This record gives sequence, structure tokens and C-alpha cells, in this order.
Amino acid sequence: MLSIGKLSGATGVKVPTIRYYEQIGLLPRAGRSTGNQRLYDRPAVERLAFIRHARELGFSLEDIRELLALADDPEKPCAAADLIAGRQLAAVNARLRRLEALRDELQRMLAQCTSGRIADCRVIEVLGNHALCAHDHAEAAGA
Amino acid sequence: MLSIGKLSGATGVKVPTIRYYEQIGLLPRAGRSTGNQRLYDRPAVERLAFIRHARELGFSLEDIRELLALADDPEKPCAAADLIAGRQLAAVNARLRRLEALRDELQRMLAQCTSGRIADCRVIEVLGNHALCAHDHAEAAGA
DNA sequence: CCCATATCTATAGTCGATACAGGTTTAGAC
DNA sequence: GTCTAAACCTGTATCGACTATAGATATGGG
Repeated sequence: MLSIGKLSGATGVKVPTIRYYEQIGLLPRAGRSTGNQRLYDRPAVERLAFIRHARELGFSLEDIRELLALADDPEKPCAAADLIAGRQLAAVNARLRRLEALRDELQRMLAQCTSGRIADCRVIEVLGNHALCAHDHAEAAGA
Repeated sequence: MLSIGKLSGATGVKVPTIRYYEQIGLLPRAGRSTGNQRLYDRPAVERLAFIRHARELGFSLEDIRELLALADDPEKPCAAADLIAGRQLAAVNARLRRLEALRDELQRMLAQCTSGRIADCRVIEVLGNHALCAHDHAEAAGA
């Protein structure tokens, strides 16, 4: 049985984050030592590693809640998991496209700046006037 | 002079967001009508459009605070604005690289899934075992 | 047995908004 | 001039996903 600190070390998830996951019901309530400290077994490590990996892939905690429910029921068809992953892929692709537009815009801004006075600064000017943009990058900043 | 609703319409920034910006000091306190409603002039529209555009380009509100201070002082050298924009470009490029790794991983997960039962689902399996990943995508999810 | 480290709970703060409740002002139709 | 619906006001709470803090308790190595 592992302490919360060892679990943290084994999974790379910070201690307060593990407690937070338990609090919101993403992890089951951990068993306790005589001194009321949390104790974890092997399956707990795997469950948390699954969560961490899914977070790295950009899944929301709600998505992960669904995925965990699916993973716990191996007889179900996996179309639902597919759907969640597909949704995630679409979101990632959308973010990619918008970020590419942003990158182009920022590069253009910087390339034009002659590093003179603010009055001549293209960075400030472009920010003040969307019409100077080469792209439509609305709502590109999110997530 | 424009009401807050007209300002919102003119800039695409939602009414509560405008009040929020005023609250955190990003916008100066607006003048008021006899009935205590906020009134805005032309320069206010430009300032808010500047903020909106910078937000779209992914600048944080703190970055924008700096950029506004620079924009208000046209005699200053623009190296500082350059620096902020360069920082932003680096952050965008980092996000892009990580998102590309994510996209590849999600595509791989989905391509391998035969849409059978959960027990055979590659999506679930890959999420449970980072070793199956082709890429290192740690911390790719953020922002 | 001691003490540094780890753990416990509860609460507040982060960022960038957004939502809501309950009240007031304004603008347009009649 | 009056009515009413829409827009506006303030203040507070909520969102997601944590992170930080304070003050108390438990554990483990020397």
C-alpha cells in the first residue's frame, strides 16, 4: 500500500491534485491508515495514470469521468469511447488551425516592427486595427 | 456617447466583460449619465477594440495592461512591445508543437480502434498505458 | 525518543470571464 | 403623459482545473 506521496511520485500527479480528484469524485475515497492517512493499492495507481494520460491528451475531467465509466465495463461496445476521442480530435484540429493563424499574425507583426519608437511600432498598430490583419483569427486564443 | 450595450455591439465584447475590465482597472472608469449608466466616447471604443484584438491573439490581460501603457506613450522605444509579442509568439509555437503531437496520438488511437467491445478498445487501452504512445506529449493539454 | 518530513482538513485564491438576483433607468409605442 | 419592455445597475456566486495557505496531526529514520 502506498501513501499519497508515493502515489504522486509514481504517477506524476501532484498530491493536492489527487485529493482534489477524490473530492470531486473522479477517484473513489481512499482507504485510510490508523492515523487517517490515505492508502492506495496497485489499481489506484493505474486509474490515476489513466487520468493523467487523458489529461495530457487534453480531455476534460468530465470526458475522463465518462471514459472511466466505459473502461470499468468491458462488455460495452466502444463506440462511445470512439466518439469522445473523435470529439477531442476535432477540438485539437480546430485549435491547431487557429493557432497557426495566430502564429502567422504574430510573425507578421514582429517582422514589420523596426524597433523604433512606439509611435511607429507595428505591434501596437496592428493590435489597434484588426483591418491590418492578414487572417481572420477570431476566438483563436482559447484553450 | 454610447451606452455599454452599443459599445458591446461595436466591439464584440460582451457587456459583463466590459464591466469586468473596468473593475480590474483595464478600462478607466466610465463617465455616467444622470441615471448612473455608463457612457463611452470614440477613444473608449478604440481602446476596447485593441484589448479584444490582443485577447484574440492570446495575450494575457497582464500583457495587455503593459501594451496599453506602451501605446499611451508614443515616444518610448518599442522594444518592450516587441518583447511581449515575441514572448507570445514563442508560447504559441510551443503550443502548436504539443498540439501536433496530440493530434497524431489521437489519430493513431482512433485508427486502431475496431469499434468492438470496450475490452478490445484501443482508445481505452492507449489511455491506460502511456508506453503505447508514439510521442512524448506531456503537458500538451494546457492553454 | 526525537524531530524533520509528510500528511491531514478547511478555506481562499488563480484566470478570464459568465450567470444570477433584485432593483432602476431609458426609449419607444400609444 | 403614461406604460412597458428592454437595457442598465450592483453585488455575489459559479465555472474548470487546479494551487496555495494555515494550523494541526502522523510517520519514519537515526
